[in-house]
Amino acid sequence: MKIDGRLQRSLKTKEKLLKAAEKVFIEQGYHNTTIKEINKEANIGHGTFYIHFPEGKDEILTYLMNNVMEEFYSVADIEFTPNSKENAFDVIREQVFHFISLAEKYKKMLMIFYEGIGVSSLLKEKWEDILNKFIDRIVKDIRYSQDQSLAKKQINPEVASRILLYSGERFLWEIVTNKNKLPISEIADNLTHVYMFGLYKGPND
Amino acid sequence: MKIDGRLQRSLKTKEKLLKAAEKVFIEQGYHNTTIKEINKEANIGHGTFYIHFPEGKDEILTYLMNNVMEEFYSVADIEFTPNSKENAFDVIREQVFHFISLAEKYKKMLMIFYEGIGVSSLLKEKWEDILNKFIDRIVKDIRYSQDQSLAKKQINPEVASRILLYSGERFLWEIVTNKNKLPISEIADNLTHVYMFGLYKGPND
Amino acid sequence: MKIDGRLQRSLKTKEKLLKAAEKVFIEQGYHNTTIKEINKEANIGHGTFYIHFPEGKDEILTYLMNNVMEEFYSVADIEFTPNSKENAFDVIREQVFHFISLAEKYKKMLMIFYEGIGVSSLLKEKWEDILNKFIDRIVKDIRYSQDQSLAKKQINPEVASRILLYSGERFLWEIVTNKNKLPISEIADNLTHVYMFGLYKGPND
Amino acid sequence: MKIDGRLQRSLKTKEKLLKAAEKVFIEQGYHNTTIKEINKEANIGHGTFYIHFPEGKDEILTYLMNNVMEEFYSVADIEFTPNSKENAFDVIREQVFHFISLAEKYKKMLMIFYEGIGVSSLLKEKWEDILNKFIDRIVKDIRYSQDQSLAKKQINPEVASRILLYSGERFLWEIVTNKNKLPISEIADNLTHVYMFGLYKGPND
DNA sequence: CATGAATGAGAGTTCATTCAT
DNA sequence: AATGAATGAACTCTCATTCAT
Repeated sequence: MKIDGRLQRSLKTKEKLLKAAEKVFIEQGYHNTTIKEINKEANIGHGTFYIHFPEGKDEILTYLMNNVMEEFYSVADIEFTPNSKENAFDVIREQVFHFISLAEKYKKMLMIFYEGIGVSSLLKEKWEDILNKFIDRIVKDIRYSQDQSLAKKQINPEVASRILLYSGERFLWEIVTNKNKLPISEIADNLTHVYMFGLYKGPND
Repeated sequence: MKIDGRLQRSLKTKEKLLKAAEKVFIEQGYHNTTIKEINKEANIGHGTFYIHFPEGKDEILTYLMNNVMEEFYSVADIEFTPNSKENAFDVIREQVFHFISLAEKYKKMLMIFYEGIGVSSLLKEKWEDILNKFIDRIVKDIRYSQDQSLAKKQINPEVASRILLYSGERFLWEIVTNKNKLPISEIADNLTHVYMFGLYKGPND
Repeated sequence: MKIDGRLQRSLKTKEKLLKAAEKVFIEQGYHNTTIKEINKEANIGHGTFYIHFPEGKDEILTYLMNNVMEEFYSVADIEFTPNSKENAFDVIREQVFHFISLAEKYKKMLMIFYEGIGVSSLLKEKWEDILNKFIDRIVKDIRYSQDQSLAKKQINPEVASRILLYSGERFLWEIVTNKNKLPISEIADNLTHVYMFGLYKGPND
Repeated sequence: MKIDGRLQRSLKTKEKLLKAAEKVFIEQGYHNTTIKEINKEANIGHGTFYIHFPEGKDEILTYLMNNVMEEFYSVADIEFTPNSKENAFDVIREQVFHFISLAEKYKKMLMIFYEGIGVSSLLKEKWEDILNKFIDRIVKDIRYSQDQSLAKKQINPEVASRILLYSGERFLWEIVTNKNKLPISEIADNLTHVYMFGLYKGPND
């Protein structure tokens, strides 16, 4: 009981800090956010912060990122065993769309992330983990399609996977930073098409 | 005479500052570089910096970027009037290769740029100018190829151009930040191929 | 029973704290030792420390000093009733040697003490108690020798005692702080000789 | 002219800081003195301190010590070429008296020094420099007297010199810390006597 | 008696920037 | 034009200490 009371108080404080941090980060951006400000927003003593997040600013930010991360991971985990080009197109298009859509859903947090990635190695790593997860997935998918003789064998899957992912990622950042003017579904369609069939006409196009 | 002497001294000082800044930026990275340190390296009084670069750190950095920028612009300026798919492939492949190669050539400065882009709106703009220049170019190229019936008309050039450019850009950053392990020419080949003809087999592949 | 159990737990905790404190003090020195660190080392809650040592750092240190103190006191307690100069020399020489040797024996704790004496009035007092005990003893000894007409009556015992003790003390600190390069027994011999017979020759030397 | 104006302002600020520091040190003691407080006392911006004393508290204290040091050094520099025991006594007695008297003269600053010596290696060194200077001097003096057959050859000058100096030093600290109750001139007389001729009677005493 | 979460004072630093010379 | 002394805002981080459980 005793322990539970304390633990609960502690968790509540941590929660308050996370909530405050989220607010401050979104309002001020990654760089202008200070621990001082978070504490003030949380109405909490200066030292308390370091009890919960001894590593400082980046640590609390990664906590905030966990939700977002989860969803990215679940997208990367989707199975892929196409039996035809049409089927492959649908699945890939869906994946791409889903991926890019997360930009809209988590715009605010991703904006912070974007700002912090250039600075914090912790954040950099976290994001690279996501990207690598996707690359692994896509490489596997390409190999599968190559085995099924759906995809060209002369293409290096390591490169091809990155073409899809890196394009997607960049579109995602464009959306996050409010630079994008193109409809998301058009991006997804075109990206999937070019990735799969190319921009130039074949003999039958 | 007197005025000329002053002018010359002024130019010399500016030159010293630029040289010092380059050294400090490369040694310390964008974020750890301070005006204090630049002044120290340049052996110049604290106040002098602000005479030449009243906007501070970012301003001097953009000066340093000018050379690099020039070369990117000159790559983007290359003409493109293909009369066949083979010809188009060669030209595009060459462009892509050239673009990515700049990563190696200007690695150090680009590293600073990369770090700063997330923070400095000045740098962000500069980089976006480059990207937009490329996008304009590529969009034009696509339209030309579509007019020539070399490229598929149902593809949105605004999207397609970005697929090529954004992939290329991301590969560029991978190289700059020493993350890339793939041979540059293989990247160029595969990227050009997928962009033009797609990953999946057509009826004749 | 219940009360006894509590008492025992309390004693055990105190013991743990003392052990931890000793370790931390010796490892970190007086100034860098923090209550936080002691608690961590003792695996004990933050508040517990203050139950046992409400005065803080210095209080626990004086506890740690008790053993050392005891031995100093026992040296100071040795009887002195010489009947000849030769006899006096042997006894004094032995005392001096013993005193200085404690430097080696309790080097680590004395080092802490030395660091703390300038700051903590508690420690200062403790050390002065030791010194005063010695001075009292030596003054008595001198008076005895003066009564026996072994020592010169024109010498002020209060000063003379301090010459012996203060020299010895300083040699002790030299040893504790690893500054001393002279053999201990040579120090004892010379100190005793000069103290008793002086550096300059008499008519018969 | 221009430079002179600036230099003068700078020197004035430094002077203000030193004056303020002296006041704060004496009022608060070594440990309770903070840079913040010195700045406040000097009515000077926070950053200014670090322009003049980048190493912090200890650096400014050593500046304050320089006057005191000078005088100690000049005492240690006095020549010593006695031709008789009487002459030697007078000179040594004078030295000892002078040395101990400095305790009274610079009581306040020495008090700070005393507190800081246990902590700051900078101060420790400074003080040891003084002591070593004295030891070197006294060792030379003893050797000279041994050569003149005034002093006993079996005594190790390294030890004997320390007996005199360490006793003197400890008396000095006693005075500085207001522990001493004995008249200074009596201390000097007795210390010189015991050091030279010993406490115990010779055949002719 | 023991705990450990919370506190908040406050020390030290660093820097961009100003401005009199 | 160049200087560099002075500024002071701000931030991080640590610790001893309290007190509800």
